[in-house]
Amino acid sequence: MYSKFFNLRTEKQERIINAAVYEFANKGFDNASTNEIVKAAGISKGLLFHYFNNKKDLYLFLYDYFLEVLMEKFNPKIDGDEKDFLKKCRDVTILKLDLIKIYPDMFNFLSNAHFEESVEIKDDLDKREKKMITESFSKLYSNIDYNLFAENIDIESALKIIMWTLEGFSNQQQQKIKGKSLINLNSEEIIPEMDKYLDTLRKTLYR
Amino acid sequence: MYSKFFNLRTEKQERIINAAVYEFANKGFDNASTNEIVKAAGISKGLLFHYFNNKKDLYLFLYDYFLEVLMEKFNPKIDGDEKDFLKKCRDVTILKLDLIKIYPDMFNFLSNAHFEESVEIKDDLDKREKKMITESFSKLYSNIDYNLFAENIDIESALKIIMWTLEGFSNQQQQKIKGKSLINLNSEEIIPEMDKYLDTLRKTLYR
Amino acid sequence: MYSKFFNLRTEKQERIINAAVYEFANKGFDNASTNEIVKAAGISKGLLFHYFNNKKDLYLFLYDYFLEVLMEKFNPKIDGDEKDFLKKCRDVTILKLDLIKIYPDMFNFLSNAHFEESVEIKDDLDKREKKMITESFSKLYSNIDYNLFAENIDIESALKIIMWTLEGFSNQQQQKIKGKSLINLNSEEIIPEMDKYLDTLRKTLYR
Amino acid sequence: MYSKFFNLRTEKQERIINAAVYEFANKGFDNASTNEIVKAAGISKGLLFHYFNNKKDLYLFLYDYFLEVLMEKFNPKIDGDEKDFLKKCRDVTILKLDLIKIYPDMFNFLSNAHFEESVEIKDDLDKREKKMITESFSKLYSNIDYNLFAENIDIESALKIIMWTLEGFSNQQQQKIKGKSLINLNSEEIIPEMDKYLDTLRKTLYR
DNA sequence: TATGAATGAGAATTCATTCAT
DNA sequence: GATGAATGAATTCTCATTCAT
Repeated sequence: MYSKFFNLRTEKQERIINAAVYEFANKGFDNASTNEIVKAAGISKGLLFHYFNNKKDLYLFLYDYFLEVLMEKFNPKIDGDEKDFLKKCRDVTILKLDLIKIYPDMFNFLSNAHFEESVEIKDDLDKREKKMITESFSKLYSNIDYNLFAENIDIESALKIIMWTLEGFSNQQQQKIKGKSLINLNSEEIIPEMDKYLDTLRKTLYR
Repeated sequence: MYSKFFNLRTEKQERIINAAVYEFANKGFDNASTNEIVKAAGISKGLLFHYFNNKKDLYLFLYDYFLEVLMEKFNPKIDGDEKDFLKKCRDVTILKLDLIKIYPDMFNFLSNAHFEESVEIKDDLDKREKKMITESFSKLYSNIDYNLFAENIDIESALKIIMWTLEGFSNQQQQKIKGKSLINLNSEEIIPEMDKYLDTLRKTLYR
Repeated sequence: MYSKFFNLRTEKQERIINAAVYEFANKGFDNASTNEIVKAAGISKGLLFHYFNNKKDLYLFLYDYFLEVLMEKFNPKIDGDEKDFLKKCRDVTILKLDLIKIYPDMFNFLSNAHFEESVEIKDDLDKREKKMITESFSKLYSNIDYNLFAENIDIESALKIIMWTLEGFSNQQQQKIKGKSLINLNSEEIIPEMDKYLDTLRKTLYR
Repeated sequence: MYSKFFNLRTEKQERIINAAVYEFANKGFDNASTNEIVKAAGISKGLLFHYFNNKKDLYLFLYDYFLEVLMEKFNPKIDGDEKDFLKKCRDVTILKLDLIKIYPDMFNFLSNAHFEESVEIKDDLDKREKKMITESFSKLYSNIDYNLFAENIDIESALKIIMWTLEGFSNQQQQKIKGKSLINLNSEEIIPEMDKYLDTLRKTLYR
């Protein structure tokens, strides 16, 4: 598929990928400018379209590429033998917060992709997301020790409450980060705050 | 301010508002086309700019207009004398779900506004949001009977967990609605499902 | 012709004239905005076109109107019984410099009209100017005592040299004024400077 | 800076320059239409903006370009070792009249630039003009043999009178040319006429 | 007289994509 | 593989003028 691109020397590949993900992450699909991408990557206009047929294909290539990067990181944790759902979710969230720091554009890109409104790519993204989400969630939910939960509560509700709480927390953090230098982002402050919520959940939902 | 516009006969006002909110809701600020708006509203190019100076003003007008509509609906509930936080949140969420059905574009527009990345309007939106959110949340959090909560838990965490759960639930519903005919949207299915989560929260967080 | 307009009460006439001449003087024909004119004059759009058929007619009306004002001031001096050409020119130039202070927009308007490039009005302006200039110059040149000039020089050249010198001087002054408050414009400085040039001309061209 | 443009083959460069200077010279900055320019130059809309970022840059490019052309012609004369101010001015005026015939649009463009009122470019033009005028005039006034002037007259006035006379004469010629076919423009008629004025000046201002 | 809503051609500028070199 | 000149439809916005009220 993109063999032409992958035959480039790695340094050039990275220059192109970084330029493109930065542009898409900050401006969305429609407003990203291929002009800016080639300028930032230091290549000619024609070359970009030589490797990636068009803007749409470039976007979807990046999406698939980074999703793979992401999954390689997450899967070991999701697949792992941790049976305590709260701990499992905590591990995944910490990974997520770590990745925000390491690849800010990548994460921005992927989460913006979720809200991408451009008609041109919406359908293709939806297909990919559904597949990805279904697979990941089934893994996340598998191999859980349900005996840890309190007896009289609806397990399904409990699982969702935990996940929405962590999702809400992540969004809150991301909101706080916006505009701040990433260097100042300190997980030593974030994780204890997260644990406050997890403690409450553990106290109430677990037996 | 927009007296020129409000002097129009109501039918025309609505045609313009609907056309504009539909376009902005589906494409975001930058990619919404004023051309499409005037075409859908059945008016001339010049007229739109006769009423609203420019695209940005039109967008912010819609934002303020719908926020007012929204607040008129919400405020009575938020201000009301319900002291049970869970019940209060339930009332507000039901209103929200109602409004999604009645004004899908409006709700889409307002919630997309929250993620709007266009530099041209970001600052103005941020100002408005901060003000609105601060006011509404302070109301939502006021007049709560904290004695209802279980003794040994962190109240702040509990409040957040409740709100994130309902937020997550709303998003899930909105996700389900996408693309479906709104007529098939039945609150008789949704509210019981929501109550399932609220019951779990009540059982665990309340005394 | 413009009887409808002249039947208005004087105050309204002046408001409209002032608004229009200010706009045309500052932006030229094409870039003057009828919108700005009606706003500044405090009348409706329709009314302007009720009195003056269109933008072009309004412009030419102003031109004719102010030219008349100008001529009423100049003619007595030009027609007068002063036979010394240098003195006559001096008188006219002083009048001109006075008018710059009294009606800055009018003078600006008329002198810009001379450089107006808009195809829409060029021809009409040229006709008027040629007529006006021919008439005025013939008056200026009439009734001159040629015996005052030195014997051996070409009189025609001398007349032109005098006029071009005063034209150059006027332009130099107007250049200096630009941007300065008109209140600071002091003929007590200007006239002696002008006389310096006139003295030189008198010493050399007159006998 | 404009290397992209200068890499084009000369024929195309000229087509674009001629189309642009013609449009600007005849309509001024604001009313010149980039649409008309590309139509006249036989290029696409996008291409003009590929070479020159925007209308303003195109205008200023032309200004600088033609000023350089002009200066290359003028400087040898201005810098030259002619010490007779009248002769020096005569040489420069003849050059000017030559250039009017060869590049009528260029000259029109540059002299209109002096009266350009558009706020968008006024400041940039003023800066350039001030610099250019200061430099050129200081050269023109340098290396003059003041002993040629009559003893009892004010030298400063004399210099100005000479320059204003030649300026007035040039303008008169340019006025005459307007609309006439340039082929009929004959310097064999113009120069003797100019010399008539110069003779009068020499007779009266020189010793 | 007087209003101001309504029109639509035309303005400058952007941008993904193509293709000859 | 690599370049960048070239395209032209689409963008937002302006403006003189008309006309029903």
